[in-house]
Amino acid sequence: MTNNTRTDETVQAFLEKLKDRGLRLTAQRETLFRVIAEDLGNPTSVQNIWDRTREVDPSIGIATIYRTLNLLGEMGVVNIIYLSDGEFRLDVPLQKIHLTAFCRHCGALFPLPAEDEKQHTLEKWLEGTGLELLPQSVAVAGLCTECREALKSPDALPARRGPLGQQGPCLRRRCRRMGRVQE
Amino acid sequence: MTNNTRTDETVQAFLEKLKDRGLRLTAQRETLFRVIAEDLGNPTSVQNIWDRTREVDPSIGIATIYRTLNLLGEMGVVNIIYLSDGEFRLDVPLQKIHLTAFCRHCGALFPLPAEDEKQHTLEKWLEGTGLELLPQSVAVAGLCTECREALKSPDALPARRGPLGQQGPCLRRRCRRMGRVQE
DNA sequence: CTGCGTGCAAATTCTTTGCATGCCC
DNA sequence: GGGCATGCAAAGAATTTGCACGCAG
Repeated sequence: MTNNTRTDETVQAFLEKLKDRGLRLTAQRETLFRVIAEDLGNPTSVQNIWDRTREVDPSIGIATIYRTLNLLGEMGVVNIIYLSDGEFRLDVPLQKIHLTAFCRHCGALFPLPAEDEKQHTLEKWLEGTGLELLPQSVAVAGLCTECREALKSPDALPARRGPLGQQGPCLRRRCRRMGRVQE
Repeated sequence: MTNNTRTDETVQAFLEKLKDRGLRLTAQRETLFRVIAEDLGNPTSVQNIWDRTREVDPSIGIATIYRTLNLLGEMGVVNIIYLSDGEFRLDVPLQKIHLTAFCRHCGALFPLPAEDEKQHTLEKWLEGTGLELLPQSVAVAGLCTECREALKSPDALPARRGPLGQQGPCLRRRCRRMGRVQE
């Protein structure tokens, strides 16, 4: 699982972008990005990523995880889609829209096919605004068949992973000092 | 601005749902929900909501804001769309999709018209999955004309409110103990 | 060499919770 | 009255940052 072509390409692309921006290629960055690249598109969390990273390099600190994740985001190398309960999904923008449906009750993911067509539709929707569609991941919530069944009673309890309760890794704020090219 | 019909209706609907679930109608809950209802769809934050709430009732505690916001989410009365930098947008699900476009660079919002048609499109997209589309707000990122201009140089700095750096109010976790009807 | 990036730990910020009290039903 | 909801303050989580050091360029 550590070495399929797709993963390598993704890691390569990342390293390249680092170089382009005059940033340093460190072992930690490569390790972390490989871990991420191996599990693109699946629900994950900062903890989970950190854990898997430490299996390769036990010395890596959590601060580096946050810093690098922030860096990746700032560089536009990954997109984040928040699921809920502190989990999120990372995607590499392929210059395309990545649309995913998920069940708001059980959290199951349903990747949707034919992304190209959907991209065009979205572009059309944006036409009036002057916006140019960016590569990104869009998540659409639904209720899957099973959960619909389970929720038949009008007053069924809300989902364990409720409509609210979404939370992201909070990769943000004012740390944007690091990793800047010439101002 | 405190008393338009639309707002009142929204507040009413909320109070009703509270009653339906056997929860109590308190002054704080009404105040808070009115504040929210008055500013639906605009970028906001927990702080901002708390501030505006205290203008009406200075004694209200921030814990109540969090508790009530969580409650609203659990009850499905509001949807949250995370923007970035700790801001989010609250929407009342109108049994419809609420689609908004925003500029990832400057954060400007572009509401999209003709929601009905878009809802149908999304429903069609979900067809294979067995999912039933839920009322929700979906945000699509783009680059507005001006920012596109400003970013012409290939190595322009990333947005102040970067692609990452999204963070929500984190209304979540295990407080889901409160406000339950009969188990 | 130079200084960027790292690990570590402390600091911050954000959110939730325990408890005593007040108020809705 | 009885118990849910609140305010307050303290606890807990999650994330960021200061600092000294090591390594990439």
